[in-house]
Amino acid sequence: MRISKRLWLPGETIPGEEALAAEFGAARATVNRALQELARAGLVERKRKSGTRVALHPVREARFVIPLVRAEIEASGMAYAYRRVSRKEDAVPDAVAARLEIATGSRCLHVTCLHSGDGRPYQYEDRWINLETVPTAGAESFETVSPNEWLVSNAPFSQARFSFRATTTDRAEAAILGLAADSAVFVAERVTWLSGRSITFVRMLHPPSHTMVMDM
Amino acid sequence: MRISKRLWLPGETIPGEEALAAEFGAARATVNRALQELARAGLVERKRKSGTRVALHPVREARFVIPLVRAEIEASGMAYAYRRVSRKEDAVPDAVAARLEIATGSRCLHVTCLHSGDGRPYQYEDRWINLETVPTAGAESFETVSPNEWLVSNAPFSQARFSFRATTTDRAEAAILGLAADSAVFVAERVTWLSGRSITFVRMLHPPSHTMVMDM
DNA sequence: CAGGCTATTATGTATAGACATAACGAGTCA
DNA sequence: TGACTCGTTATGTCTATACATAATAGCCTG
Repeated sequence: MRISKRLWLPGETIPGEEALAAEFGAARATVNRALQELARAGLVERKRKSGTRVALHPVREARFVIPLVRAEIEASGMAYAYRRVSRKEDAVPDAVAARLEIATGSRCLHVTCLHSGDGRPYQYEDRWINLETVPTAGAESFETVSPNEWLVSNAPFSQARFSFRATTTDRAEAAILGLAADSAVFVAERVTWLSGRSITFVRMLHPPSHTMVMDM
Repeated sequence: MRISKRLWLPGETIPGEEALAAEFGAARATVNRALQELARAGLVERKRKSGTRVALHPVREARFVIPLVRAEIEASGMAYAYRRVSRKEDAVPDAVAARLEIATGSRCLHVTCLHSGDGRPYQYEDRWINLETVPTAGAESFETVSPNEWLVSNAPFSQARFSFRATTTDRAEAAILGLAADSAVFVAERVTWLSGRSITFVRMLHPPSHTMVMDM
């Protein structure tokens, strides 16, 4: 429970559960749980029969929570403001259809909006909602409740794919975010699924001052 | 093990471990493990005495592994190439000293290098290594082995802080990455620690074509 | 009735024993 | 020699039981 970062060398096989249990005067099940925790944390690798060995390349994993924009803004002490920019039922363009894995031109709801902190644009949200999976979204105006919040309460998901990158704004997006055209923006995209059916695709733009932080 | 996304409503309290154990004909310990897994996945919240309830806002967590640049490039089928740009023992500037939480002007090793895939710049690495924590790094030239790889094998860490953002390149960085000045770049920064002592601070720049993907 | 103490209750964690499963290694047979 | 089989071994997972701990509910007293 508190070894393995001192004496054992990477790649080295450590004693079996039975031996460790005897050494610590604990039950094998307890040692098992402890070792499994170390395995989850990436410190050791376990294989049946071969035994447990200290990981060569500690493949550490970080966890990060799905952000709720409003909470993110309020957590940093700013006053949250929300403004819907547009809302329109529309046929999806090819690029979005590909992400949602639906036919081009399927019935979708397209909502764009702006989240601000202390009056300054914080995130521009450009979202497509698959009305075949979430038909009730069609009745929402999203004038005061952001799609982000509505969806976390109304459309649970089982899988998600995030992607992050840097890009330059086009003129329209720059105007909404209050930036000069061709500014560098941080783009986060997310597609969510519920048991194989796509729910929503969202593209979130942040001004260059924005930093996403993760601890582990 | 396969309930809770159908019948139980968010916020609702579900039967206790004892009852579930009886229902499934399993031991309480087994039900406990299952419920703890659900709690880790964020689907339910548990509190002593109060019982287990379905989470209001399923605070899902994504895991992402610490990337090894070489593996990342090779995994996408490209040929990996490494080039050291500079190496110099130097006093740390204020901004870096703050990140590493050491005194300004402490003895550090500053290494910059470029990772390429199929001949195209993939990541520019600008790294400071704390020689007080990792003195053996001072003997490394990093001409053929990247600091990234050397450190994962030689300096395990217990904590890390990542940050990601978009910015525009300065002239020197743009030149190394083969971009026009003022291009938008994706910046990932990372500080790692071992039991309260900072190990290294690295700033990684990616050209705008780069996308970081995470699944959950 | 308020404040504090205690009993109850559900989860947290441990033990010991049993069987399942995967993987390696040795021995067997064509 | 090579492929196959089978036994050994270490981990994976479960059962059953016991005790620890935290939090609530209710009682008891001043």
